[in-house]
Amino acid sequence: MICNSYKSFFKILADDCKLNVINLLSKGPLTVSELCKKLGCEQSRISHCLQALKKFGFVASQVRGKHRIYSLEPKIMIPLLKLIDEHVEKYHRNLCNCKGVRWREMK
Amino acid sequence: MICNSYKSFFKILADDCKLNVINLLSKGPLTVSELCKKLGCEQSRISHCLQALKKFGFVASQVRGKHRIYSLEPKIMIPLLKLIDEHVEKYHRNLCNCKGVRWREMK
DNA sequence: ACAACATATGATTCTAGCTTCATATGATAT
DNA sequence: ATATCATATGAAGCTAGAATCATATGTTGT
Repeated sequence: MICNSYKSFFKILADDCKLNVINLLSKGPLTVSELCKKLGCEQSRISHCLQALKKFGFVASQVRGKHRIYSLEPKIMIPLLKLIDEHVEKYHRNLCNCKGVRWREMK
Repeated sequence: MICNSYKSFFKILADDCKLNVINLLSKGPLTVSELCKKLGCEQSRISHCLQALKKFGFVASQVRGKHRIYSLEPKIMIPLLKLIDEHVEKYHRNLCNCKGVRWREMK
């Protein structure tokens, strides 16, 4: 455990919008505008999220024409999501302190 | 990915105090007052952190006399910390956006 | 070169949740 | 039973960082 790298690691991911982006990218690469459309939210918001996720190595991007295609970094994200899924299954009741809010429904 | 369990998962852990607690507990079980002394901070603060960590299954507790001994839940914490260590090693520069702040030095 | 589309970045406002203070609960010993 | 130590809980204020708005940069086609 070094410095506050750990805090940054978790802080970046503790966010509805970034997690929604990750959820979508887990099914395959997408451009910024595709993410906007699918999540029904502003382009700048998505871009801010993507910049953070990229800076900290959770996603990668690649230019294709005037689009920029984003994808998950599988090395970290696949085992991480698997680990959390297992934990969440056990502590769902507690972890899911959502008041009627469901996955993908951001406010 | 279900509901906002994921967000809760990360949000809980994205905190200096809780991470310091986890860091200490990773070396062995401790009581609340021992944690307070080692981290040089208030009892209520530590207790609040411990309650959250416990609720979400990151630590367990056991009564011993008038003390309460806390320990990490190894099933989730050991692989989680290992995974992050590997990632942090790679993205340390970015993740560690600390301005002179070092591990265990909370403000 | 310019227009149109796609994405990134800066700055400000706003809000979730951490810290703190005060108090409650629980356990032991005398 | 009461005093003391150990821990938990409630409520309120404060602060980091997300959302938003405005604008800049980048790319392609004509």
